[in-house]
Amino acid sequence: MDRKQEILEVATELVQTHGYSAFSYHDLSERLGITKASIHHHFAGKADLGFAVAEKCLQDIAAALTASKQSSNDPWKQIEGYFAIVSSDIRSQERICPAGSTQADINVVPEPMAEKMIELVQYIVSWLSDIIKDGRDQGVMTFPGTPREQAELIFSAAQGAMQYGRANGEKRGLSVLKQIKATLKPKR
Amino acid sequence: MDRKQEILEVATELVQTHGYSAFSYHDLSERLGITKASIHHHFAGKADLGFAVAEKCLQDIAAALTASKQSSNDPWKQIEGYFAIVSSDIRSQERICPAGSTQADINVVPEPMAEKMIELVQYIVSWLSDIIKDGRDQGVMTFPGTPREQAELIFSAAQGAMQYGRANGEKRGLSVLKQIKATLKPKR
DNA sequence: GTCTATAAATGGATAGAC
DNA sequence: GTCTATCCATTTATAGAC
Repeated sequence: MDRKQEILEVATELVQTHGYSAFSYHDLSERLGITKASIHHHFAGKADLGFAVAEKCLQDIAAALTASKQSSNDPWKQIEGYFAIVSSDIRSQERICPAGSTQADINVVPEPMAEKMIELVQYIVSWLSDIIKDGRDQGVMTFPGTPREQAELIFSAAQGAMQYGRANGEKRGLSVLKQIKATLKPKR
Repeated sequence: MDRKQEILEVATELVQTHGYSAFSYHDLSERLGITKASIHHHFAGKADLGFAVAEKCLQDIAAALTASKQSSNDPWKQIEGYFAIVSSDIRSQERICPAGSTQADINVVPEPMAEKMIELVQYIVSWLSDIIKDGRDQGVMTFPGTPREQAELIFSAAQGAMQYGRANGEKRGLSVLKQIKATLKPKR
């Protein structure tokens, strides 16, 4: 049962680094030191494993974002919980957001996994939306359009920042992240 | 020689819809009505084909953006040349930017192709940078940081918008694009 | 729960005829 | 330039022993 979690963690990492279609049971077996057949014992097929990865990612991000929101009443500190994850992925120079990876591979990924990842995407967008709405109401954030529209921009830009950062260097990626934050800052 | 271009066009489309690693010579042969062996005659290996796709994409985008810049002195009309391409991809609900697709698959794509696509990315960023610099100088665009930093944000957000739009619907994707434009609009 | 062995399908690639 | 035929490696998956 612990094994199952181990597999899940490595699989998640491989989705982030190589994408769903580009990692194999062979890759997993090498990383984990067990055979491919053993992995099939825990996850009958690759599609099942992919779905489990999406479920795990949704749970993990939901926990992290909920905690970040509850940790403060300051919208800027709350939203930093999301930006910290993005920043961490950029600094790794290996990982991008698993949801972004899945979106980029949407025509290739098995449907249940894709649907769960979209659920994750919408969870993040709603979470961001709530926070920046508070930020605007409190006068500490400014943006055009509705909170949801701006939240979608932030999410899309963050996905792009991770991908751009991995391909063009940590420094460039972090620069984009900084620029995302700047779009929310009230002009004085 | 015309065949070579046909292959290149379908391959480009498949990179945009499925990603480099997820399309095969078999897919191409079905779409084109010729055998895999025939495709190997035009492109010795998949890596060669991938590189050729990247070269074609760079040429095409450079031509389109150059034309758009020369068509007007108004920065907003100039930059619309880029946004129109992004918008077209979003509305297709199938294609994303080939450079974005490659960035997402960067650990899997053959190096020469990856390098050429990064060249493409930097071309677009420079082009955007020049235009928004003019826009700011003329007082018709506003943004924090340097033109290059803002250009990287626009590019990243546009990549994200195409991926988000394909996975979540045309309407949502176009909404993000609208929000990107709003970022540049001077507050009155 | 993990292994060996093997199946069945797919993907990239080559040889050689036409 | 296109074809048939074939090769070899990889990948997903299963059967059955331990």
